[in-house]
Amino acid sequence: MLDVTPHAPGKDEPVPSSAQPTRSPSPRYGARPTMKDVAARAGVGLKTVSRVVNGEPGVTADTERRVQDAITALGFRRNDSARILRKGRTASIGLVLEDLADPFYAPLNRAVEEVARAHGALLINGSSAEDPERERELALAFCARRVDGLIVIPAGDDHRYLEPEIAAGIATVFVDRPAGQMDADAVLSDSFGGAREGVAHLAAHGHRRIGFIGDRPRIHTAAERLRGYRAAMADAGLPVDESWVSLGPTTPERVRAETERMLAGPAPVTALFTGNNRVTATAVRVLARVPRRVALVGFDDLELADLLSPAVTVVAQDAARLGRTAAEQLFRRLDGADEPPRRVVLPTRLIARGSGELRPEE
Amino acid sequence: MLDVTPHAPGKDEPVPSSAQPTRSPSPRYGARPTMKDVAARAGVGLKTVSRVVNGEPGVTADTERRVQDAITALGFRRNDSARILRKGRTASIGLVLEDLADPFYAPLNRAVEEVARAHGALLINGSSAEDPERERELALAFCARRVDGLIVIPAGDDHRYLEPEIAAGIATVFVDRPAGQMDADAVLSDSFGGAREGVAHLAAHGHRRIGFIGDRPRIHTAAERLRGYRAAMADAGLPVDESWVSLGPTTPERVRAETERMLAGPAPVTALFTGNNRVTATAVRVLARVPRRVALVGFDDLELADLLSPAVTVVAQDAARLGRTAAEQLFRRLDGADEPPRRVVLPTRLIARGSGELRPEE
DNA sequence: TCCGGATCTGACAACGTTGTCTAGGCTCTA
DNA sequence: TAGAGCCTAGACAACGTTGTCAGATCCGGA
Repeated sequence: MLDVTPHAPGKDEPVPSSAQPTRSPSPRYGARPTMKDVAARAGVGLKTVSRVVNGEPGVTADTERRVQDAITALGFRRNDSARILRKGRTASIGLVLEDLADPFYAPLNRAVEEVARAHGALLINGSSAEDPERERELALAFCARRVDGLIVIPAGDDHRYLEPEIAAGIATVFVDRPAGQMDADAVLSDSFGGAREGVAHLAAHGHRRIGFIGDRPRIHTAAERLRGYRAAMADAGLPVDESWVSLGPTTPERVRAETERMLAGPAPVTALFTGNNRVTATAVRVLARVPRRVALVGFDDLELADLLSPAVTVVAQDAARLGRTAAEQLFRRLDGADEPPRRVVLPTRLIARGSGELRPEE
Repeated sequence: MLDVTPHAPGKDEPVPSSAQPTRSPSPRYGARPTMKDVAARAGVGLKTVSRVVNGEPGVTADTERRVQDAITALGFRRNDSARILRKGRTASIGLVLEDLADPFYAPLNRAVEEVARAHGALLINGSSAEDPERERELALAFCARRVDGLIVIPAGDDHRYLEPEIAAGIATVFVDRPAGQMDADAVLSDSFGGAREGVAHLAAHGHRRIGFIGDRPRIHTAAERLRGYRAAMADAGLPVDESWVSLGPTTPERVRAETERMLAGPAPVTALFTGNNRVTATAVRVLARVPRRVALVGFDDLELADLLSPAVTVVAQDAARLGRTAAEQLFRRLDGADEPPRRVVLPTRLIARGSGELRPEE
């Protein structure tokens, strides 16, 4: 491990001639130059290099140029780990989400990134895969890296493990679902109201037997949406047969089976309310193969939903706004806002496209 | 800035009673306990705490318990910045992608994350938004954090700025597109072959005037796909009218306008090959409003593409495999593999669903 | 009783950076 | 010409951790 790898560090400086004779001071492979090396090469003090690197004032143009030359010649890049250790602040925030690949969370992720960028912070993120233990691991790993703040889409329902971290100064905002067993900032969509509106929409079109397929009841949004369903049914004076309600994992297999079950029997449901984008996608697939026309309203919008036939009526959340709001709240905290924990609830929007306006066939 | 915030650090240890009387040793807000503090409280040496924290051997059960108690009592968490500084390795990799929110890159992102996790590494990622300058900023920011390795989806076409970093030991793998102006590991999809196959499919169904709408020619995949289009046309003995070819930004506005342009006039195209998922989505929207039946094959699969009518025929890439392959290659490098740069090209798969099998209407 | 060796423990330096403090040279004014 | 004041520059300590090394303790066997 002491490979000699010259590799001329020719850089972008469009300086005229004097192509320095590549007398690389034998930078061992993997051993990066430090400010000390730069200082030695430029014939200046360590601190002067620091000043140049950070654009601090108090360096003459001539000295600065010497330092810059040494920097490019050596291929120096400041070691942010050391900087972070020294300064205490990391200029980075962590985002724990459920699944990086879930199309619903992607715009949220991106929105958080944009806000972070605007504040000069780097984003570190990771997927909990709906596993509380993994959520915890990730969040604590971020804390060990001393992120300045944390945005969490909860997978678990007990977040007291974060209390020491929060007490130690790591600002934390929960998004999409509230924190479990503790009081903290949270930015949510109106799951209850949205589901209620969606189900009411179906009831208004004459449906009396409406099915509900959602995520596991442990998940706050799933429970809230079910509550919205029940409220809408009650509002419409409709009884709920418990065989019309199904909560559980959102795997295609389960959703498919449950959908088919609800459509079978002597008194099948004539309409379906699906609790999130994954459920809706599977339900659409099942319904496409069923001769009967079954009405459908789904929570969360889908790409291309407008192009299906019938086009899918949805209760849309603004995922990007969710992320933006949470990130802004986080940076407000980082800037010292000292208000009590806030809970923001963003409205949902019913987008009628056709599938929710089908009338029951009897 | 010396707020007193007691906040008992009660932890998860399910110890029987003795709810410690919350005598938090007044941890100043924002000032985290260090190993020194833990050592002082446990009455042991600094290094012993380090041993316990890292599970190193050579500590008696009794001493270990004392240290553990102090750790939970103080809410200590190891500062990874300091650890990284000391150890040199960060156990993290960086991923520069085009857009966190693009559904095509989401599975790639997730696959990289899973591989990183399997290797005990953390993933830091960010969106370049197709801006070469931003790609550079991000990649160098990751380097400053001393990631062990870097996976880049190139936005720019000159990556020599990474040479000093690579020389300094940061393993780098490019994915989806090759590096510009330098030789490096790359994992790609067979854009040329895929486009050729897709266009040949259209030609085989009797189309002679086939349009091509793709991304900006600066982007390697866009250029390759266009090359595939031309090859397929030549193979089929079909002339190409340059008005059937359009490369540029993939904004809905431009794609809409170009699609409409190609469908107008005396000799409109009867089939369309779209160069990526965003273009396809917009084209589908436009075609849905056109009375004439226009055949369509798109590069990249779309969620719900199978449910449209006609269902959309696509040339699918395996984005997850792209990510997995790249990440595995990266870790192979990190484990010391010293082969010359490798370029891996993954096959694409034509999925015929209907829209590509429409015959030309005349 | 004493010694060799194994086991446990802690003092100390180092990682690369930044904040503080002081020295030296210069200019400007009285 | 002396003194005050400014500007540039560098020495040094500190951030929190880990690797090295050496000291302390305890065991069994001679």
